[in-house]
Amino acid sequence: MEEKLNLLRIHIEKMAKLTDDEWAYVSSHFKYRAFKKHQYLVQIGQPVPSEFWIVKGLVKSFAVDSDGKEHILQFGMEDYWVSDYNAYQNKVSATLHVDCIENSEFFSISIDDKEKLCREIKAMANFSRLKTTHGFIALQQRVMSHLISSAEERYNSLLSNQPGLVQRVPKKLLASYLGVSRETLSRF
Amino acid sequence: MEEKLNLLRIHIEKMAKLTDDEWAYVSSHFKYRAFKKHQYLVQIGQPVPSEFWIVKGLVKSFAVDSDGKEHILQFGMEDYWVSDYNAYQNKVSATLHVDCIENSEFFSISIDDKEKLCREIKAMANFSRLKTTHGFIALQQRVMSHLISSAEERYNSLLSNQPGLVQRVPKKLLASYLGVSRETLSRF
DNA sequence: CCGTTGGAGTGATATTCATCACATCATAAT
DNA sequence: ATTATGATGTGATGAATATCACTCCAACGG
Repeated sequence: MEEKLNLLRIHIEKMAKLTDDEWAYVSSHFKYRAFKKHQYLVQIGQPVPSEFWIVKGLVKSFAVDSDGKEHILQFGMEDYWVSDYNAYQNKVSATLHVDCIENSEFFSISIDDKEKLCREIKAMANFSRLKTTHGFIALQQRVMSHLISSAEERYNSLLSNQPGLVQRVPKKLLASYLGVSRETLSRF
Repeated sequence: MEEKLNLLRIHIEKMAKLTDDEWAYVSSHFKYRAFKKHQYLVQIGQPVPSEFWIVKGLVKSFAVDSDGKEHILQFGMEDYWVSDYNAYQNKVSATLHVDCIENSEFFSISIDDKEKLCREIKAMANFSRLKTTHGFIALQQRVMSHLISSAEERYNSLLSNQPGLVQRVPKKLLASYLGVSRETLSRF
């Protein structure tokens, strides 16, 4: 377990260095959790007390439309963070499901603890700032891809940029992530 | 000018409080700048030394595709921040233009100064973290709107959620922001 | 005041993509 | 092993949207 926690320290220190004392304090706020395939981390309509750093495994976060169809917002794998961030940050109920595609392991932290750590420890504020900035930039690029590129071009970008993900995920989920029907995707 | 700077202080302190001394130091890193309609804050291919807080005015950030068509990533108005954040944060050249739709006034700050302030002043790290978190959440919702909703539904949401913006911006720019042709939008 | 430019609407047609229906194959559960 | 379930491919059809062509009109600069 110490070993897995140390992976999280390495992840955080890619963006902001911590002293050993700070790390001892920070790490005490994370909880290790294991979930099996098909278990939900977050459910629509429920409160979202935690965000999750993925030690190992694969998850999808998705909304369900009025026809009951799933639309995937994000895949998460090793070293990613996942939650329903609107519900988590603003303490409202979830509009997304987060579901394990594989058996997975996480470290979770509550919003109150995260805000406390960011207020107390400058490095944690900066870690969180930089992590969110990277996510923000990635989302801007995803929006642009919807404005500029065809579904087929988005699929080809995904094949080049996330080959590891593509191999772990059924094509119908990739279709849902790209915003195209699985039939159309299978004709690319 | 002190008065305009004070608006920026109020904006920042909505998310994180500063002492007077901190504010004196922070504010010394911002530069007031005025641009006329049709002037560019950021140009494709150029370095992006600054991000901009909009005191007054209206801008658009957009990419240009291989057919020369514009695709609007963001509108910015009073109290918004704008830049090409990928280029700004990662010090690479811009892939977006940022252009003034109206005569506009800004406070700008360089990436090195911003990073310095965030490293030195915890409140600035937390301000920037929270601002980026809100932007991240808004972008997630925009991605979901492209996955779930038709162009007409996206347009109706925009009419409800940003009535002020709609009145200041020509419909062909709204069409470009929504990812639909101006002809199709005019038939909604 | 006139001429140019840009915003906006609309008809006709082409293209992209979704949907429905069905078939095949692999995998998982009993 | 047998059955059920899920993943994938493909043809036929329809809906949503893009594109092209044209018009009208308001704003703006000379």
